[in-house]
Amino acid sequence: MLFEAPATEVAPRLLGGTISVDSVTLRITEVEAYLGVGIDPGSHAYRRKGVKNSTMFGPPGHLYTYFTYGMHVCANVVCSPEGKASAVLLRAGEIVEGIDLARARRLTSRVDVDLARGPARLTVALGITLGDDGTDLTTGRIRVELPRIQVPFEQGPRTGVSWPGGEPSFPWRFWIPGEPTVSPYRRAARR
DNA sequence: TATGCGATTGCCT
DNA sequence: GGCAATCGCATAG
Repeated sequence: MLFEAPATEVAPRLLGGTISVDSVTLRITEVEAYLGVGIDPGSHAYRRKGVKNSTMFGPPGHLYTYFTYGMHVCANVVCSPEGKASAVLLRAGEIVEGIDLARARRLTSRVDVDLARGPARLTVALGITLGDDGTDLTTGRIRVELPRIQVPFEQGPRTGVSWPGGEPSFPWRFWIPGEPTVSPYRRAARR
């Protein structure tokens, strides 16, 4: 099955692919990989399966959505064999279909490149909500398509991911070079 | 039961 | 570049 590989392998293959939600389609330009229990302290699945992260432990090829900062929703593609809990966070992309609807949903966005530049902006532009958690991405309303040929990519440390000791974690952020929709890199906020 | 904080964003100086 | 907004959940006591 397509997504039955660790998120670090699936992540670069998603670049240049698309996610469609009803009439809106986005070309994926930036993603991040998160692995599972005991491996990746930056991952929601680093600790045991709980209320918040249970979808990450479910079957691959499904959507994992979570609520953060008391106001934002982010979307992931669940990867790896069931039970291994790895996922790819969809961080940014370019709206290639249904741009009028995306603009209507993202009223604070002044320019089109900002419509889905950032993980929480992306879910708003596509109309993804917490109710879409667990959705199968190969049939139905929400679909993910990989590009026919893998595109060239770059990789570096993940954005906003804190780490014990404060240094950047694994270089598991992947993006398409030169794309204006790629979100700016930020270190984890200091307290 | 109380406390701290996050895979962020948008507005302010 | 700094910081408030806003709340569910994990952790500590």
